[in-house]
Amino acid sequence: MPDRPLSVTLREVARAAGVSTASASRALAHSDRVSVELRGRILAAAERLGYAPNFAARSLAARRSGLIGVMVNTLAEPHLADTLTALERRLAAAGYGLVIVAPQGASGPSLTRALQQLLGRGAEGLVLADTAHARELSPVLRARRLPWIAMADDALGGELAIDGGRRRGAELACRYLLDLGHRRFGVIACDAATAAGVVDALPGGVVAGTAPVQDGDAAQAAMQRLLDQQDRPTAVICDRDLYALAAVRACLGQGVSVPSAVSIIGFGDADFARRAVPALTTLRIASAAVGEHLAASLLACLEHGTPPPGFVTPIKLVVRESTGPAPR
Amino acid sequence: MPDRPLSVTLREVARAAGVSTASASRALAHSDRVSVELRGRILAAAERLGYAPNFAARSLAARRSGLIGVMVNTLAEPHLADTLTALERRLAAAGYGLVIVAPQGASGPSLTRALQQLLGRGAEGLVLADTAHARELSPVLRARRLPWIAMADDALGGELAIDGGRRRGAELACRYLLDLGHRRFGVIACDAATAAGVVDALPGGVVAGTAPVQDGDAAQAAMQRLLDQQDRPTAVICDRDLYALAAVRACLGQGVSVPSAVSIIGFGDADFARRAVPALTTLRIASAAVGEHLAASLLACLEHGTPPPGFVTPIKLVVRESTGPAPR
DNA sequence: CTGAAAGCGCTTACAG
DNA sequence: CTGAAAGCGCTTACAG
Repeated sequence: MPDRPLSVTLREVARAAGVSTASASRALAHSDRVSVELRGRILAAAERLGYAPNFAARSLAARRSGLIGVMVNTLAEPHLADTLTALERRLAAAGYGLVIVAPQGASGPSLTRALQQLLGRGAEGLVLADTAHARELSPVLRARRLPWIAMADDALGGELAIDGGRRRGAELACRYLLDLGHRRFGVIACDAATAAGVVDALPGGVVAGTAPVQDGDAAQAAMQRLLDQQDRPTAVICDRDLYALAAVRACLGQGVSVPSAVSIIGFGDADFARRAVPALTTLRIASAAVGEHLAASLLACLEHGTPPPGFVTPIKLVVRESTGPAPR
Repeated sequence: MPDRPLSVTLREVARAAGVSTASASRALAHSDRVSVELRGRILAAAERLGYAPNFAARSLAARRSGLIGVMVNTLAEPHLADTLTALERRLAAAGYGLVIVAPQGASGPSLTRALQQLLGRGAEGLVLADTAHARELSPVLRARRLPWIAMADDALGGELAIDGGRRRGAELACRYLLDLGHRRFGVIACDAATAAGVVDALPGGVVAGTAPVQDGDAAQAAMQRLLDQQDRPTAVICDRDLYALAAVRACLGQGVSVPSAVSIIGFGDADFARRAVPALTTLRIASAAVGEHLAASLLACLEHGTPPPGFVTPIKLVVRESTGPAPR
């Protein structure tokens, strides 16, 4: 380890410019509260010395961290990457950084530790990507008066919430398929709530079967079961493109053609959706727009304390090759 | 804003336990440098008051942040999510947090600002996911004596580096295809260097064409061109599963069957690879293992100052339906 | 083993 | 507009 400090401090900049650290600090933060002349000298000195502020010191003194906390279940969730990239960029432009934690499971010590990390780092706002986390933490967050947004379909009792678009997506998909003449539907979804959301969007009595499913294998098996039913569905709605792909594979494996015998629709417009054979009809979400909205909402809360205007996840149906008219 | 502080400080814990803040601090950090009796009182008080340490203050006083910086080009890179999730978990268990930045582009003000963020937050070690970033920053990182790892194929002049496995993957793929009798190869890769790596793994004169490609559309077009050649390849190696899928689609669109006329091999074993029709033969990387290795390496450097033992990315060939014997 | 004290690098009332 | 000073919440030599 070298003896001299690796980084230049404000004090050194101030000395080089022949001013107090107070002025140096002001020149850097509020350029208008210092004369142009001083400011010039200070900025030049900072530049020349390669000054980089120490955020920990700044946090401590200013009582704000400039950090937004993000809690995810896993970063591997489809679309999360795009959303977070957009969030990070928008926040960085406003001078905020991102701390990300990924607790294992929706409760227990790992969750607690993750929250401690975020709180201990002084996060000024939180983004909760996982509904279960949001549900678990909402009381303590409320008590702390910390602005937070859950990326979830339901509003979790009035907090900022961003709707994932699944419900509206379900409506779009159902309307489209009904128009094509389909009357027997299957639903393959991650959880029962989502499946129920789809069922709600359908006229009574038209559902052939629903299957909550956790991975591609389960989705494929679920499709298999749907095909074995006597009153087999002619259209299957999946809440992930991966499940739709698995469903297609199950059909083709049985010699059931897609879309002439069964129409299949996915969710998300993942990168592979348009390149699959048949290319997947799916619901596309503007993930980057979601990230930007998250950022804008949080910033609005932090700066004016006002909750942001409502946001409706941009979503649209992309019709490709995996859907068609109902067989007669 | 409520007047009373939202969070409990060490001083309050110390007072509640009837000890000095020095002892309280020691009880929390080095449990062995304080008597069992005091420790009991202090821990109980901390628990009772719901004490959560202020990391900014801790950073400042201890001159270490407990933070590892991660710089990515985009979080949407395949496998990065799994790698980072594993990295985060392993690091969290060791008491370290993660700061992530995503500068736009490989140089310029955005890169500078991103680095400032990481440095300013006191990152004790860095993970650079993007080769271009690593190349650009390596001099300044070296000067700062900051431990860092690049997730790149080349070692960038001796720093810690983790090989992405592409080169070894290329060898595995080539050997397999050569054994199947293929003699004319196509290569569809993100950049010329990767393509060259594949070509190196092939005996001279067996390459029909290579195409550097940036997205799925380009991959599909590249496959198209390969098919139009008079001496069309019988095997195509792609450096992403998405490109392989696009290549398959191009073939099927021309009535060229896969794998009987053309074998296609991907890279990464993305979630969709096994569900595509035909299911993709591909090279699988253990992304979580990579994340764990990154964490272990950095921790080793931080704790003992010793560079970690070499690491070879676990990679293996997964044979599925998109490859077969060369047509005669 | 324990505590009083100094100090980490900043920001921000408070005077002038 | 500018500066001297206090203080943010911790950790860590330094004495005892």
